[in-house]
Amino acid sequence: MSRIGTDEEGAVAARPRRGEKRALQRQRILESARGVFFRDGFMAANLDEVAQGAGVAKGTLYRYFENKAELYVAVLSVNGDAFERKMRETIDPALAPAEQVRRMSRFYIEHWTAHREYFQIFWALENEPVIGELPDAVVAQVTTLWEQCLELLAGVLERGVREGVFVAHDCWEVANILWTLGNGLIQRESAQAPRSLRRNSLEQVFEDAVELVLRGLSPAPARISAAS
Amino acid sequence: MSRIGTDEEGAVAARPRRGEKRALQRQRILESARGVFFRDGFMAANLDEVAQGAGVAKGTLYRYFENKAELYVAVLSVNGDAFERKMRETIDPALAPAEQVRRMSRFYIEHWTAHREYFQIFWALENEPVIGELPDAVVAQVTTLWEQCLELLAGVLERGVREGVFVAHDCWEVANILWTLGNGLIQRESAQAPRSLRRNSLEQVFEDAVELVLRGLSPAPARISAAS
Amino acid sequence: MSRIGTDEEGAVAARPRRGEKRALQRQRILESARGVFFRDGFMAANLDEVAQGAGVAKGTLYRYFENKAELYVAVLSVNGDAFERKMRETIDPALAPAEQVRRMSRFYIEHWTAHREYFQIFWALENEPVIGELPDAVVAQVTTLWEQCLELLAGVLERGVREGVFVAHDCWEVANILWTLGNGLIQRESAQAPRSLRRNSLEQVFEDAVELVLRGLSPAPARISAAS
Amino acid sequence: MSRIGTDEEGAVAARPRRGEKRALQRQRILESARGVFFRDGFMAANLDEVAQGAGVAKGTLYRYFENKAELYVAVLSVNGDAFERKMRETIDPALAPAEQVRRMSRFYIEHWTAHREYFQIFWALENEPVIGELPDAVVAQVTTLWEQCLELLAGVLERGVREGVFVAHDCWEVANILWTLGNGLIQRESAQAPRSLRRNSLEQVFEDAVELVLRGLSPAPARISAAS
DNA sequence: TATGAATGAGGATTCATTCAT
DNA sequence: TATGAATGAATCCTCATTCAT
Repeated sequence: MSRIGTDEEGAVAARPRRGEKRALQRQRILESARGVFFRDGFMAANLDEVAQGAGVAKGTLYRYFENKAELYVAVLSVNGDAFERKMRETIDPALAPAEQVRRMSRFYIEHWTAHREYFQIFWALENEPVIGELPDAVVAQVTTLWEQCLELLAGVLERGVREGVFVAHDCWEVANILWTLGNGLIQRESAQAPRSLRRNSLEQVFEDAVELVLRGLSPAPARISAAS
Repeated sequence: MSRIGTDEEGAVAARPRRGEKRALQRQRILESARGVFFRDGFMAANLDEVAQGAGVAKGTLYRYFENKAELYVAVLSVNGDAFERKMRETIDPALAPAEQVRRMSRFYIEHWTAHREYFQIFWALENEPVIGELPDAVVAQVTTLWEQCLELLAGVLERGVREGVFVAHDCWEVANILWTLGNGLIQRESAQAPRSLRRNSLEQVFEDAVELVLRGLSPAPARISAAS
Repeated sequence: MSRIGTDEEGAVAARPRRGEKRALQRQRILESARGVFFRDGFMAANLDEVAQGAGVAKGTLYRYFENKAELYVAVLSVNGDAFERKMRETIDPALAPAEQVRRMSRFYIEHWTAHREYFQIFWALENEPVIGELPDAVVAQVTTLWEQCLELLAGVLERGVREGVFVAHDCWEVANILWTLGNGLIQRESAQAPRSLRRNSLEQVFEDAVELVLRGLSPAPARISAAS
Repeated sequence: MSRIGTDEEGAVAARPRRGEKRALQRQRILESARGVFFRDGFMAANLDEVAQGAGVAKGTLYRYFENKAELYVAVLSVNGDAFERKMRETIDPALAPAEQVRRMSRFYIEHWTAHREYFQIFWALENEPVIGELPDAVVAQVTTLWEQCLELLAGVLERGVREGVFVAHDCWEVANILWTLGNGLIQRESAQAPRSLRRNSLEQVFEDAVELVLRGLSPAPARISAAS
């Protein structure tokens, strides 16, 4: 504030503008909330703790988010868009469809490893009864994200069918099956289910599952399994 | 209970024994609790409502169960045990392993259709992040049920491998995959996810998914698909 | 409790029955609430204080009343019925209508003097915007009470008109006017309006007001004023 | 404000003076505040809404008024002063006292019809038990307004007594009675009391009430009623 | 044994007011 | 002077659990 003369482009980092500051604080709150929500669950999460963790007063939370549910939703929403974009980039048109599917599944796992908490968004719809009615906008958003991902996967499968490397199937349905599979495995991992239920590593199970399905899709799986 | 030495078979019809009366009430409480717990989740469930539904006073609950968590565990136990037993009965040793898998999956769907609420038990663990930490006893209970079911399925698969109708696999893992798949599909249906995400009927998708995996397991799936 | 043998009719006072105890506690809460509500107003009233004043825990309040508004309403409702009955008893058919009106007005004042707080019920409807929507049942109850009182007064006036001691008027309307007058004066007194606005005693003003109106109703008021 | 020495008369049209601008903003705030205060009452009124309605930031309110109470006082002052002034103008010295009273009552009704909200000021004191303690300054303000209006009415009545068209009375008291009557009727109308309690129109009741009282004041009312 | 009244800690939310920019 | 972000005290209400009867 005192070094007014330097307040030029170069000084942006030194003195953030109004909007930036607000965005930063919002970020701080979201981060704190993420930690608390993902540790304690929606219902048991305590906004006092969220505020404390973010270094703001309790009332401040309500300047950024209408209420607990909105905050939760905001936490879930972060990065949803980024995810879909990145997954799309994963698909290299030069690769064989089966390989594309493998890539997507690997990306899914890796992304989850790096951003575990964010994935709860995919289960938001399933958990709606617990969170309470989600705002329509959120339902729409999550649904859209999910659809986009399924569409992406279905597209790959369709290409495989067209090229004759997969036997004919309802590709949207198969995409759903694969997606459900991946989601289910990750959700279980995410929830830290007892180890006795997760004897193999997530990566291992996921890969095997994909191979199993790919083999089921293959016109002459015997050869594939011979190759592997 | 100790005082009445004559309280034997003969008196059953006329006046139920002490123990029976007590067992009956316990049953009533469990039934009421099941409805409430499965509708609202563990944390949001309200014992007032449970008591009312069972037609007893709130204090009475505590004569049958230590506390809320114990009651939840008991609910899960009852349903889980029954489920596992029935599923076990589903397996006709005379059938081919692939058919056994189909039977189990069909039973799973049917049972869910008839007793939707019961199934929340399978998601109790996955939902933990949302509903909050579950009591240890609950986790143990649910884990055991899962293990039993997985073991059952894995057993069938292993027999298939031994008999050469399935290619070699980590059967426990494959059981997990199948189970995850079924669970995930049902959970989504259960949560009334937007219809745009559920274009085909649950039964259809489930059956196709199982066939897909079976085909992946088959040494020469082409023939299977030819046969079907 | 120890003197069980004496627990007969005569001992009722010594050991109140279940219901009596409950009623007693309800009474205690209502009394405490009345004090707080009438001192601080509905909005500023603090339920903590009400609980403390009643010697019960905060949560206990909610076992007797749904919420703050219900409690307020209950406070207002007490004795409404008793009031109407007593006012009816005031009317001695042997008296002249003018005297009956005077008696009623005197009763109104006296009753208010003795049970000041209870009278807020007559203003509950006017204050609805502040209290928030009153339950329908309460609106109905207050309306009924008011109607009964007006009907009573209108009846007296009608008799006066029939007997020729009052000039013809819409008696219900005149009853309303008298009632509004009395209510307004008492409300102002009740609210402890600044003394500079209440130079004469309530009794004085009330009596003069009634005489003024009676004179207005009289076919030959000059004589009345001569008599007085 | 100090820098602009040329800020004189000449610049008025082109650019309002500093002071005018400030006065204008004050006005805007007062208007917004009036709406909110009169709709929700002092305690429930929300300064956020006031600021928004005035198109200023919340903090700005505090540059014009010390605090919520001061703002409320200011609102009451503005309206009260205007009302009292207009009512004073209503009194045409050439008219007979009875007619003056009728004019005032008519003005009262009309003014209420046109500016319903303004009138809450007259009930501020009576509502105190419900809305909670009012700041001293507010009480003083409202009291003064009442006194002025009563004084006005009492003056008219006194002239009537002096001129012999009204029988001797404590004129201040009679003014109070009339005022209470009018206020009470309007308050009930204002609060939308159930229609069963308001069978005749406000105007009708009000007029009849005034005539009733005037007849009561008249030395030989019989003649008046004969004339009407 | 059954009851249900009582408890009281706990948590979400509101809003007048302050103050750095 | 105007802003609006931040504050944090205040308060209503919930509900698992206890315990006297």
